[in-house]
Amino acid sequence: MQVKRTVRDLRRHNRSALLSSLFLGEPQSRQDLGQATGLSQGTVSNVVGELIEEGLVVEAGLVDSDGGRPRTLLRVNPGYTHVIGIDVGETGVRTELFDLAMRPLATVDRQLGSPRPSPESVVEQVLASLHEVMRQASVEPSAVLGVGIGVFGTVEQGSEATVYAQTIGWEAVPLERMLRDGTALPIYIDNGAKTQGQAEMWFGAGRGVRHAVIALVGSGVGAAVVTNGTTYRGATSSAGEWGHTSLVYDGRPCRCGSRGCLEAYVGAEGVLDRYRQARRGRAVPGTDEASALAALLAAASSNPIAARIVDETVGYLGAGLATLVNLFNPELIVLAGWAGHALGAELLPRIRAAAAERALRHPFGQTTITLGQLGPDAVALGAATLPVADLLARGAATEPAGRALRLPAPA
Amino acid sequence: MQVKRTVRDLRRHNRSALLSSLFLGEPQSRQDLGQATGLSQGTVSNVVGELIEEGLVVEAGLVDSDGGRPRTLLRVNPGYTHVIGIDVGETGVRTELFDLAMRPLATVDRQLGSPRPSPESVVEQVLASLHEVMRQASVEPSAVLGVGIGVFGTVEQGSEATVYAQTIGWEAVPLERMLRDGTALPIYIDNGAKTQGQAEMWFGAGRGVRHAVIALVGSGVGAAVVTNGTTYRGATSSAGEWGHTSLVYDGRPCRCGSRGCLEAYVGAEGVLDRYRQARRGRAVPGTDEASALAALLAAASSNPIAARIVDETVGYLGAGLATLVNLFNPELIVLAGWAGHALGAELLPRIRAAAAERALRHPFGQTTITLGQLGPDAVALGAATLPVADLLARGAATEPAGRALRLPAPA
DNA sequence: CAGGTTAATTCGACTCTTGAACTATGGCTA
DNA sequence: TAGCCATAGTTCAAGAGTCGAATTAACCTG
Repeated sequence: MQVKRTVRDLRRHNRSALLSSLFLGEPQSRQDLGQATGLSQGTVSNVVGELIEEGLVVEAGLVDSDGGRPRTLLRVNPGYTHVIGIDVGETGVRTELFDLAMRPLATVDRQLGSPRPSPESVVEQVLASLHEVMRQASVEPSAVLGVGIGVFGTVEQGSEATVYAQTIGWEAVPLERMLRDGTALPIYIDNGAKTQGQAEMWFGAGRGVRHAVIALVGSGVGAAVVTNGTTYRGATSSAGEWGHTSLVYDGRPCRCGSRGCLEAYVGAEGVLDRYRQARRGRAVPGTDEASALAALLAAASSNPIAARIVDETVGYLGAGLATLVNLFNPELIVLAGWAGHALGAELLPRIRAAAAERALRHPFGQTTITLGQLGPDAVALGAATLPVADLLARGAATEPAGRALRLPAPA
Repeated sequence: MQVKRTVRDLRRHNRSALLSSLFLGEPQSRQDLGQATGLSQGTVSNVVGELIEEGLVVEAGLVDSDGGRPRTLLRVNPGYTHVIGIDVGETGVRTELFDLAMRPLATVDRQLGSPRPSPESVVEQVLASLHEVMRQASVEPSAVLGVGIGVFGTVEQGSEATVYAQTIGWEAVPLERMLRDGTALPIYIDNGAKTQGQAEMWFGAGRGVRHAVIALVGSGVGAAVVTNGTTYRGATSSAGEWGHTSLVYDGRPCRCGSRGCLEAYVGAEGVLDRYRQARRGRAVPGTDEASALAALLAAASSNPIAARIVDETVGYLGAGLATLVNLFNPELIVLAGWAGHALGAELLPRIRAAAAERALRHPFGQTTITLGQLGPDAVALGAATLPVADLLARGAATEPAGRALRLPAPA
């Protein structure tokens, strides 16, 4: 339990505040920074000087102020270091390398052979992609701050991250340890839904919001809960498993083994399955889930069966969102994920109405429900924010984790 | 946004750490405190000296250490100040006055005439109880740190707490302002479920746990979510409305206006209502809800209808708990509230099993489900912790909230 | 009573923020 | 073009706080 605080923590904290303001906001002058953080001008100058010295921050143009010395704008140095974000899905691995301005410099996509990939195959693909992406962008490992990985399943954050994915048979896979054997880069692993949520919070619909839930609807259903600006993890960081909350007691069986889960009703697979049943088993048009869902939505205007399925889906999804409103009381719910976008594009007003019917009036009134802005490829981007978030939280402390060693001068 | 930190915050924080350790733990020596907080002995001595000087902390006996100077134990001075906790229920107001060791010194119960009490009547009863309880215990207002109030409905914490209770027609009642007109004591208002949860966390089943959910089942159903040791509030502090999550899509109507809410199935009223329906309208034995519920549970061993109702209740409650497990991933779920105790006394193992069936395996394995230890009268106790929690968080800063004013010395 | 052991206090060294004085850099005006 | 004003950024002494080592306090044992 880290409770004590010493003068050094002060500095770290204030560095962190300044750096975060610069990273997450527009370029700012030292004055602005003082305003934003409450620090005195002197301190801002002092700390900023340090940060510039270290190369983390650079000056970025002047802006003249009517009749006085122009203010110099500051921003984070995009080239100071790089980060790599990896999206490990059940079918493939996407790896992207970013500079510190989070501009992508290189991308690598790799397939995983089997639909139930083994940990070893994932590790192999991840390590290979790592090298490839650095080669593509001509970035040395020493110029990489760290690697963030968003992975399916739940990730337990202990001394080393461990992955559980009940549905594909991963039980306590020590992914972090396995990767560390193959690379010296710092590794951060988190659940893919959480990293995608992180991306929406930093760069998408959630900018500037402190309490939000990113509701992800794809083939399955998940959520990322953000409270007070940070991802809610719970005791062992598996919090936010929205997809498997009971929505219809004793309803449709779910792949998790339970019945009546939200996912079985509003996940794309569940929706299409219900459609299929309503058509008495006749196949649903479309070659893959995405096109099938699009076809269903298109058919709803003319075909009463499709219309009923869509209506029901709206109701179920609204009820699921109402649960989020009641339990988490967010300012903002972001509907994302590919199926979420497909459904929300046309139906968002109706989904909102359905949620309003079932949520408590007061908290619902405080909540905005909106569509995500980033698309599903944001998993890698969000994963890449993990090392950055750590950098910001540490205030980019120069000294390593341990204590600086000072030898006495020789006599 | 309070971001900057100055040397003073340091001191406040460390005072807070020491004081909290003393308040929440056993009496400790200065050495122990150093260990617990990580502070150096010198600093501990220094701060403790200050706290003793101010009368907040007293020495409490010696404990000899084989062959050395005995350690002096320290504890919070129970008589330093007092706190008042008030439970405002829909039928009555219970007021208790505690010393700083949280021993009750006086209690006052008052009825509210109507089942839909007006804000004015509540204010009147609260103010009257305040005076009476202080008179009973012969405690001056100046010796009272503050008043904590746990109230039905949801409480929005703005600059002044506002109460919303849809079911009894309270819409944005400015309870704090109304009370401030009648007393100069500092007032803290929170939802009753949250204060009861706070009591379980500090003095009951939740001691030492950082991530817990206190699930309250009475006539209605609510929850208090604790993460990282503090109550989860969400954006406008109405988070944790567990009772109105959809459990049975399009199920029984609920008094909140929606359908299929958990409360309509496992709240005492809902359970008895289901029992009544199963008996085709024949009245349920028992004079009030509590005895009726007890009768139902007793009948379950012989009467198949009662048995079915109980079975179903176990299933519904299990599903509700599973939702908590999946979404919040707590270490501990505390089942409390009078109906929760009644149900849990016999049925806890079966409730656990029902939750296990519906929760995700991994997070469920990390969660303990247990019964509350405090009983429903803990609302007032929990409310009384509100001013104490504030005191601890502020590190019992002597200076008032604002900035200490320093006048220049006269010339 | 001397020596050992553990607890608590004292004090110099170091770090950090503040606030005020000071310097830098530009526009404006006579 | 020189002087004045306005705004941005830097420097530095004062104040506050923690650490660590040395010192003092309190007790036990032989």
